[in-house]
Amino acid sequence: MEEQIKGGISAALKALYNHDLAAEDIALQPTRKEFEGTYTFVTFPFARFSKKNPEETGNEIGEYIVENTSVVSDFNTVKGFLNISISESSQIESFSEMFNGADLSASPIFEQAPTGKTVVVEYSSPNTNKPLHLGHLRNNFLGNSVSRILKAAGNDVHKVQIINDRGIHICKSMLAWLRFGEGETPDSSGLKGDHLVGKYYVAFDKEYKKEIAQLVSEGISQEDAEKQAPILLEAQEMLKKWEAKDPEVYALWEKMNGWVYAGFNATYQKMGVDFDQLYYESDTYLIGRDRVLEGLEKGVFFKKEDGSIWVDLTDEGLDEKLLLRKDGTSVYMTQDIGTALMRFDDYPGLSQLIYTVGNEQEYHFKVLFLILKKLGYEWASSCYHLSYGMVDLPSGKMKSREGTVVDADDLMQEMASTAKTRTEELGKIDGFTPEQAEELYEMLGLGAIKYFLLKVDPRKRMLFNPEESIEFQGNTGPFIQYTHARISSILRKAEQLGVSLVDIQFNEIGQVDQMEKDLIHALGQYSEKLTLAANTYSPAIIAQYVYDLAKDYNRFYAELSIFNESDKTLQQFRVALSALTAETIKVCMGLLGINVPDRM
RNA sequence: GGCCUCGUAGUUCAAUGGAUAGAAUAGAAGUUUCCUAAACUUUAGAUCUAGGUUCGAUUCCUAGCGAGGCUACCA
Repeated sequence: MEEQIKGGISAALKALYNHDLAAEDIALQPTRKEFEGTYTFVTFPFARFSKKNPEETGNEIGEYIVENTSVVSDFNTVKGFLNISISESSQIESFSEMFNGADLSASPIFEQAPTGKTVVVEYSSPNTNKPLHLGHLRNNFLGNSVSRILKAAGNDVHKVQIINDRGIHICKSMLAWLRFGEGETPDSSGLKGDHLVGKYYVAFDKEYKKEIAQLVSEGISQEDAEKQAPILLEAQEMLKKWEAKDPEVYALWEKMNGWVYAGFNATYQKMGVDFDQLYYESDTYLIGRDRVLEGLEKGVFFKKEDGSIWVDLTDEGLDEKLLLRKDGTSVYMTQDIGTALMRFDDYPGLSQLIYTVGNEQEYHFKVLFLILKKLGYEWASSCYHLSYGMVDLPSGKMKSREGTVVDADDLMQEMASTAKTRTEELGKIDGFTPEQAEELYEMLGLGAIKYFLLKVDPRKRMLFNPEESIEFQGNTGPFIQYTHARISSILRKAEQLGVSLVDIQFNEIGQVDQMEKDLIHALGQYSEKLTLAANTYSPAIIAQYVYDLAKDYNRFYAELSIFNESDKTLQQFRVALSALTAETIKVCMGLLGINVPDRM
């Protein structure tokens, strides 16, 4: 329908002013509520071709498209804005094309042509020395949702993560556990493995700070003290032993990482995210190291007097960057080079590699992509850093070491329990078994968090106030879930009453209400919203869209009765409209990784 | 210091350069003999400042003010 209007305008411009503008280059926007019409075309830019004022230009184009297209019934021009009204019959017709009888999921609105592209999306990628927190939730939900969106848009998508299972941070937890742990295990303590290991990471930091304070009191400068604290030196020693595969250190490392993985897996399962392939830094860092040494031979990198290896990026307006320490051990960058190589080996013909990583690492990725390019890999240009903003607390940034974090497990637990309280208050659990009720609470709690984190533009940093729990009313996940439950209830009743959805005589529908027109229009927007969301890697587009759709439905629901409608064809039409709305809500929420209930 | 983001109702978020800047929440006032009131309706409330480009600027450019991030032989 939109295409027909654009085509009509394009033809009008040609016929009236001999101006060439392809239909797909014409921008239509939704007409503002206070004006009559569905689409609005801005005529200001065309006044210079028509040699008339924008209003007259609009009138001329309006007259032309009313006469020459079948869908436009009327128009009005206000200043330079041509408001186009769609005829009622073509709106009903466009719905009948969208509505595919009872097989809703096969509706043409959800069809997307395959792009033939393979895309790898990396997300999560935690360090294995502490449990996941709210920031990881944003990362996981974003990466997972972007994967689903890209898949729905016709791409072959693979979800991966790199597990940062080596490095000084792990050694810190290990060392603290050896020193203070007294053999404590997840079994003996009842703590989840990742939480147990995180506890020793904090313990390390406490001891480290104590030693620094001690050194400073002995007259050593703060800076030097930070470098010389015995416990830090010991951790560094441990990392060297690990790289040398010292059996004792290696066994401890495997044991503690095992605890963490068990904990992470439980958390991922709760979150409803998963991965097609896992990469471990302990596997990739050596590949990276070899490439760095190769690059050194080729003269891409250089060695400093102390033996450390660097890349010079001053030509690019950046700094010099360390790639291998003087003791030969790897840094973050080293392993990332190896990881990228492995990915392009594992996925031949890969069109794009997307890294879902916080915006604090923008510099890192800029440097990484430049290094890959310098090493001569042409695919370097298909790497993309999906950079998202941090989740801040009212007190500022979250810091694991200082304990100012919102723990992922706790938050999910808390939200499910809030959902339970709310549901019980509203007295809506009649007929639920205890298991079904539990399932509902988790679905609602998780829906609330996911929607809360995904409705915001990923690029922007956002605020989370733990004092105010995430809302269940208004622009929230549960609001949309509720709308779906309401429609499900309608559909159950329709089935009981034997309202058929397969033989609707759309041409017999006389008049439809504005609420119904709005819904039809909203449903027709799914495809363009999906495309936009895929192109901009923004689940927020989908969140905004599905919220608007749910709002449109609730207005329709409040104003128009379905089962009291005496015109049976109109009744069928309204049930069909409800059914396709429910399906679209389900699909969109699915893109966000959120499940919707049939009852709540 | 240099580089990169971002400044919109009390608060949390929207707005491919377009009309009288949308929502939600908190505030005020309503709507249950009728399909689920986690809903609906009404109401009040905002573009950091100063310039510039444009028919038109929240959006683009310059300067200032403010917030955050990066600038590690941490990851």
